[in-house]
Amino acid sequence: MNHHTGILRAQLARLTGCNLETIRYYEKVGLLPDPPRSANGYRVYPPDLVQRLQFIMRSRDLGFAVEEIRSLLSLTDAGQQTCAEVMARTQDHLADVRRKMADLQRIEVTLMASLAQCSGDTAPDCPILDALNCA
Amino acid sequence: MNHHTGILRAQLARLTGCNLETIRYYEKVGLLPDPPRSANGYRVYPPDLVQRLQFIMRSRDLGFAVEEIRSLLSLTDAGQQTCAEVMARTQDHLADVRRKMADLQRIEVTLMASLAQCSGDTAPDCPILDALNCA
DNA sequence: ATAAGGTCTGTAGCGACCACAGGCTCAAGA
DNA sequence: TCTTGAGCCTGTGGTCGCTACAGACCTTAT
Repeated sequence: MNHHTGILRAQLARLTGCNLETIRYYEKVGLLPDPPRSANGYRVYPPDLVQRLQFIMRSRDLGFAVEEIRSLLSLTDAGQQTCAEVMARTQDHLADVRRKMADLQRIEVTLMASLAQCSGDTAPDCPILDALNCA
Repeated sequence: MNHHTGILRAQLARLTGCNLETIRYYEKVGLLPDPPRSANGYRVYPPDLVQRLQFIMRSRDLGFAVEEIRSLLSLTDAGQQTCAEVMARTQDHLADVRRKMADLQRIEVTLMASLAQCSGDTAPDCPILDALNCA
């Protein structure tokens, strides 16, 4: 129905790669506005909402949290956004990503060190467990 | 109370750096057994449970999930563990850590590329938002 | 006697979804 | 025309790994 005004939810999901229920979730938390409804109550998504969800999905792929995405969206919605604001949020997020990478790298080093000590045979005595027990 | 048999929960928390409530959570999900109780119903942790929680905390620091920790513990509990089994689980976990690092690195590169394009001034037109909109 | 602090229990909240139950509506086939 | 199956609606509950709180109980010190 109403093909001229937009698409239904399942089509939107297919088009964007977003899970069907997640669309409803984004609506609930306010990333997506309540879409118009057709006569039978079905959600009908016009092209600008398709694009908005694509924006959300790309931000999500870059690891932005919902609150961060919300603030990016508010900058675009305002139309008055400055490049400096967006840059600041992106830099914050980049710093966060780097913190997580550093944490993982520390873990990686420790795991590799444990594995290096390990005989890997059927001995009942394992240096990894020893390390966890006695570190 | 019962100083000769063990310590109370708050002391265990202080000793291990584990949150007070998290101890109860580990008990609920079975990483820690139900500890003995003193006459008034307080949990009393003997030294072996202190050590078990320290094992859990160190595994957690290394990013092992609760299920993974459970399986490591079961290997130590069995007493029949082989080094090879522990090694296999550790390698699985290491692979997982590396996958996450690769994801983050991909994100880092993209964010840096976006930032490089950014003027950072007060212009209303931002290449980062453009990229999110049109990628 | 009372006040302060520790412990107990059950339960609800976080973030970011995902999935299901139970009830509509709709289009197409027999 | 009737039925069947698919798609849509809503509300709610589950996930993971905690964390926090309410309200009751117990212990210790003043």
